[in-house]
Amino acid sequence: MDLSDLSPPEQAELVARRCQQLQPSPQDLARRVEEASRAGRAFVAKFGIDPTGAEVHLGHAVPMLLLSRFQRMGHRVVFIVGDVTAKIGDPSGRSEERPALSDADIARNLATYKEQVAPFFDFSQAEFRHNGDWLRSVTLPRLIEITAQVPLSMSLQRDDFRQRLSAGHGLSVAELLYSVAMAIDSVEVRCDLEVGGIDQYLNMQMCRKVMEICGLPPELVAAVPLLEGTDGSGAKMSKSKGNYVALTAAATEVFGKLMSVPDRLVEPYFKALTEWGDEELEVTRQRLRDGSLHPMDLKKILAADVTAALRGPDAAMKAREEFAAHFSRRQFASLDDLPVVSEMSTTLLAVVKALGFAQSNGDARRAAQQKAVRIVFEPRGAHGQQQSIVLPDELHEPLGKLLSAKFGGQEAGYSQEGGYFLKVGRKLARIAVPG
RNA sequence: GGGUCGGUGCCCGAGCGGACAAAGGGAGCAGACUGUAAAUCUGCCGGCUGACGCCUACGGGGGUUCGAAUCCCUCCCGGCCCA
Repeated sequence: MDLSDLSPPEQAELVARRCQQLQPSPQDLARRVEEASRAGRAFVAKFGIDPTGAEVHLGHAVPMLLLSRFQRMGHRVVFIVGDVTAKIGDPSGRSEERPALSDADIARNLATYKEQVAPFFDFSQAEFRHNGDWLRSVTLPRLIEITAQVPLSMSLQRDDFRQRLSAGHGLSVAELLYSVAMAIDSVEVRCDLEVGGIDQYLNMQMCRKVMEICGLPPELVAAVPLLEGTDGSGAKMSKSKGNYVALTAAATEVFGKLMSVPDRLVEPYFKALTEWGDEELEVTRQRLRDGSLHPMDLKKILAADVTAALRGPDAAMKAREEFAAHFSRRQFASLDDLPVVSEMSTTLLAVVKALGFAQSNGDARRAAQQKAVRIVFEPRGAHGQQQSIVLPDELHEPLGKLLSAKFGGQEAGYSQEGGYFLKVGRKLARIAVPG
């Protein structure tokens, strides 16, 4: 969506709506945009990311989306990969020092980054830079010159640092320099505005300070809210919690994970990850209230929207269909990646254990007692399916015998047209019947 | 070093000679409901056994007793207090 025809105040408002903090104020943003255009220079928006992990996820995409809006407003955007800052490791919110990354790690992570973020971001019109390009040549005298004017209290006031010190955990000088290094990036690119997660807020304050020290107008800070993880635990999306959606994830996974998000996160996700504006969201809220829109349907729109952004519309449509097949129509035939069983002569008990669907015999028996063990038959072509609950006693029957008993009657009864599935709770396997 | 309190099933935590595979809660699993959401209700939740029942378990080892998670001895490990 082209946003270049928006006036500076309109731009500022659009940006402010997506931010948790827009510092100093939206008015300042509008003014600064105007000044830049009056002076005939580009307005520079910056976003930095350290290649500390191999995978980039949707949480990282939030600031990038905002950055892409700046791009579409016609500004110059600079995407900075922190190959040098990654060596320190961002101490924000950390309770301990991090293990240092090797050059090889950084190089490997770096290699994949551009590719991963490409769907969310148009590099053909953006600058993609490595901060090592200039940080490697910063001299010690220069660093001293800058840091001499940075009050230590600025760092020591930070809660995360204070807690580490009082808890007796390590805090290195390098970590204190992290934000300074990042600030030098801002100086280098003559940053007008920096986009980042709210967790970067304090680091970005340092950027402002150092820019001032260097005789530049301090950058504006646009801090976006952190995206909550898909698990609804309240924690932010992160690799370590496993509640994330990788930007490289398969379409079905992206779709599925978004569908599993708690309802209350749907609106924040729309705000963070899509181009939906306040008007659309307001209408949606209204329709949810009066019941004309089902929350699940809204979530499907979200999932499709995001999947399409990452994997393209075709893949998104396919993912939507697969989701519907699996969970809504409960049609199993189209599912890939199911474990397959073909041992017709082993007992169902053994099969269930071998699949890992039960830990022990008792576990399997319990599941059967709770009507969790079922054999499902789907006639070819037709919709709908027949389910037969396997009783505890029947666990000792061979699988083949059960199939014919339940679905065929006659000897080769189970080889009729269609597919058989074994379901234990939510776990599912395909039964490959002999031709 | 002295004193003291404690170590129980995935986690928290009761039990303090038999009725203990061990209360209760959490997590987990399943069923109902359903939208791979949330909430709710119900059941399960050491292993083996189609059922009787058996085995393994309350920090380790030893003992007392018909019988111990519960009592005694000893060792190991943690908390707190004193030096």
